[in-house]
Amino acid sequence: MPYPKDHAEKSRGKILASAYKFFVWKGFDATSIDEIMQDCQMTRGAFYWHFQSKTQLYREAIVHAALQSRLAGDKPQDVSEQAWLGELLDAYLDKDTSAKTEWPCPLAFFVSDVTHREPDVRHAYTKAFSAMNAHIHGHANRYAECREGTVLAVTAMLIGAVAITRTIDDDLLRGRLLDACRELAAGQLGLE
Amino acid sequence: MPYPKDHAEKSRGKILASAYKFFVWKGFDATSIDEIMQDCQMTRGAFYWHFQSKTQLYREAIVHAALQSRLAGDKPQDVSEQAWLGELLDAYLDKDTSAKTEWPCPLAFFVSDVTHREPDVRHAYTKAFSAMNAHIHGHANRYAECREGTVLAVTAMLIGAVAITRTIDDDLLRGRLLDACRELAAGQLGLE
DNA sequence: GTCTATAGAAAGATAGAC
DNA sequence: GTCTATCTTTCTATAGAC
Repeated sequence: MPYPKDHAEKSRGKILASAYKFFVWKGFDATSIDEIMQDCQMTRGAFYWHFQSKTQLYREAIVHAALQSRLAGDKPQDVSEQAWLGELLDAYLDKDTSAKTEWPCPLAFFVSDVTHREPDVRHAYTKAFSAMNAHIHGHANRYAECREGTVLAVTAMLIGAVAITRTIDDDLLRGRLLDACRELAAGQLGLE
Repeated sequence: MPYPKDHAEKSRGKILASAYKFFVWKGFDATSIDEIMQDCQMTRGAFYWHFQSKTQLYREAIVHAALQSRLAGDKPQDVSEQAWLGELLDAYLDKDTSAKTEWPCPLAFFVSDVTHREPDVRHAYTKAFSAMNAHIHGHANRYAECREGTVLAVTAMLIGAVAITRTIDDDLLRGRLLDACRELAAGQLGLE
């Protein structure tokens, strides 16, 4: 047999990861299927064997990225709930790691991009947003009373902060913004 | 003379307003110069007499929209600072008015769209973001001590909330999100 | 599974008439 | 100032070979 049995799965993952990289870097519209496939050392023909359309790729990439979030993963046993949530918060608002991780948060990076996409893409975004809130709420509730509204407001601030950070061109302002949001978030989540 | 002397200025303003409407509705990339000009009952030729490029149009539209913000305007004399800021906050987070006003906030509507644009567009965005913070800070400082960081965090939350509201497809969740952000913002700005 | 070739549509920008 | 005509590029998606 010419192809190993996990070959298709590997190629698919490669396309997904490469596509996400380009979407983060250039945005959905400015990214062409050609450049994604060139990056994967394949051609357009292979793409349409794995995916039905560019939109489907986008939706799947968003879902996949949301699942890669450390927030969706397990807390190490030797770390307290508060310390863990604090660590995730710091990582989320760190302007160096946030953009350099392989799967940056799609909620922040694509927020006003997904607005204009097909309903199923927006639905995937909505699910991911709900999941982020549920995860934070789950952690926070293990050490203190925490209302859903508090989490929603904090999440909106975090997503807004990261999205704005990527957009503005003033590095000092970026730093002050992220610091301020970290402080308010920590306060609201009882991490001080 | 075939054209009244303010004709050029009127046409320009018409293009700007129409373009903004399309950018809000479909996003920058999905909006073509053709459809903007059709909406203005003119053709592409006229566009390139008024503007150098689609990017320049975008930048000017963002600057213009930021100046249209009620936050940039004057407070009515018969309203207290706190009441005024509270009113602006409510309007900003009202999901009906926020999208129906003629010049919705570019900071929220285009945040992850501007990320991938030319440096001068991002610079215009940065200026507008700073201006929004300065305006809020200015108001808040007239009735209480208010740190810059507090305003930055609140602004990020407001922008995030409006951007997310536009993107998610769950109307109940939208409502809870906006309510929660309104409450936290009011608390942070001393409006209770 | 992946390739090449191509159909088919659209958009940004320019040139020159009026 | 605005129009029409056109150049040029780019992109999604499909068809069929291997």
